[in-house]
Amino acid sequence: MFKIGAFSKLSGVSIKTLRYYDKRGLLTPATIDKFSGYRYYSAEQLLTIQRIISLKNQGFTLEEIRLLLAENLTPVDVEKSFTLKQLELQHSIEEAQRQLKEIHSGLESVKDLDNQLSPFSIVLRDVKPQFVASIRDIIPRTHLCLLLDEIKQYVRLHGEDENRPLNIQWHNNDHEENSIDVEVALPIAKNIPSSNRVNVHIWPELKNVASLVHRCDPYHSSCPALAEVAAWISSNGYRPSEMDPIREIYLTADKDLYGKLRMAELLVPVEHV
Amino acid sequence: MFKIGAFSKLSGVSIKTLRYYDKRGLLTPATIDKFSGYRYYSAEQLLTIQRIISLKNQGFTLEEIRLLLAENLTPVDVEKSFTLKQLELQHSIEEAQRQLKEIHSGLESVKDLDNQLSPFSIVLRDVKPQFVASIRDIIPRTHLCLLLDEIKQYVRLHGEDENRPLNIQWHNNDHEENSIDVEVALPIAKNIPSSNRVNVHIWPELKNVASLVHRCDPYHSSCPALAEVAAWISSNGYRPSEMDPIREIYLTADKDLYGKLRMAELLVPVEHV
DNA sequence: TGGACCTTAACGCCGCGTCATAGTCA
DNA sequence: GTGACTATGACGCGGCGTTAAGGTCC
Repeated sequence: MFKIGAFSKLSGVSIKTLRYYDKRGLLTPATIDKFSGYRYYSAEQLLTIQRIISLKNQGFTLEEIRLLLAENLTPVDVEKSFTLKQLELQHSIEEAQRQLKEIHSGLESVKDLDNQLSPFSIVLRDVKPQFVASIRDIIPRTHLCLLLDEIKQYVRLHGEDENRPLNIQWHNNDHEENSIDVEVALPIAKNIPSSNRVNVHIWPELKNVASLVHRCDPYHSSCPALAEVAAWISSNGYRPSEMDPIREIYLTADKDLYGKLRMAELLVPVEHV
Repeated sequence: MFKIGAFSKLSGVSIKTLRYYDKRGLLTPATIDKFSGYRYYSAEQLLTIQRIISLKNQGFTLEEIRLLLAENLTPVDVEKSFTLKQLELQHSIEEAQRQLKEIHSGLESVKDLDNQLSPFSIVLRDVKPQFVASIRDIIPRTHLCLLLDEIKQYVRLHGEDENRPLNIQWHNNDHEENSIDVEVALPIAKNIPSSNRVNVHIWPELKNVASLVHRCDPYHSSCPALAEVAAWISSNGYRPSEMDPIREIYLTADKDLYGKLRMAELLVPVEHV
């Protein structure tokens, strides 16, 4: 029988850890002195502690190990746990590799920063479903402002706040040159009627959307943000989703929009390569 | 300006997290109402929160992010942090891959278990340096027991506990057939004199030793443990170290050793392939 | 006025390391 | 009796989630 210090040296496990394992029910000493409370471990328990260390090295948590040490466990159960843990480890490796990709492209950006580019931060996120009033139309690009005014007016007339974030979705269907297939939408709090122009409905949830918050003029045709996002998407192992349209959200509401830079979020749905 | 709920929806970050970031000094709201304590965030702060999310996705901790958001930071500093984090991530990937290897070989063992093999647990560990009295000699294998008795007697005569774990080191130098180059050692607590046979000295620390606790007869020439350890070593991407000898530690001290199975630890120093 | 929002504060998770204080063994 | 060992207990770490108890806004 070994006192905790000797057992600690033999096993290479710290005293504090041994006491913790006792508390957690992983390795109860063979005997405990009733008077002094001293823990005494048997030589056989070195088998158990080695088993515990081994399972820990295989990535199991203490609770999982506790269950794996139970006696009424069939080899099939153990095999299941191992296979499960294997999958878990593979996922965590993939996750770390994803982080590595992002670090890499981030490192490139930092180097570009020396060359006076702005510090964009692009993240992958989900967008919750939302209740919106929207108008979709194919119009000349220059008429976009009219569409925005139209939806704002409609929402205002039905007693809703017109100053909520304005959403624009760019559908890329085939259409005439210099025209755009665009849907402008405003989130609304309560149900209001649709009209033949305005569709009041729920925008579905978007999963895996590359997002870039930046300053942008909603009436200006092109913005460097899109190119930045495109570069990020490909260098992080994604590609733009063919299914879902690109969305822009204008977060600051000014009376006089035209020609002013506004805080905007550019959303590009993506999928894995 | 957005209240915390609106800012949470826009950014996709939970309210609780935003409050936590405030507390940690990562993102202090643009204004805080003095009376109500309500937090109000500006649209520009969406840039910051996106930056935070991005850095989090790159694997930085909140404290690291806090430092990275400081204003007096040069791009060179940022580049350094990124490179450092890159290395960190690579290490964590390697660690997970090591776990995966161990899981894999563990899975094989579990399957063998169905075929009635015993459940060995092999771990990689370090062995602390220790003060020992030892005898090294080249002897016929059958004379090992004499050597053991000799060292025990010597230690006992010098007032030390002879029942401490007995160590045997198997040197694999060239020597006569059926002979072994072996060093038997007993740990001692205080300095005792050496003799022409007995060497009292410090056994150096061993790093990266494959360890298997098992039952074994010290006088029996071969034990399946060695084969098990050898298999584990190669399937986990190591190889036996040429430099350091194999060591066995006998943990249980019986009066009558011969022919009895004893708790033993087999130590095989390894190095990376 | 009600209900949807907001506030702070406390505890839980994991796997121990690190004190602090006090009892036990050789 | 002295010094090496052992015991219990509390707090800390990171990154929040989860109640709980209570103010604020429209």
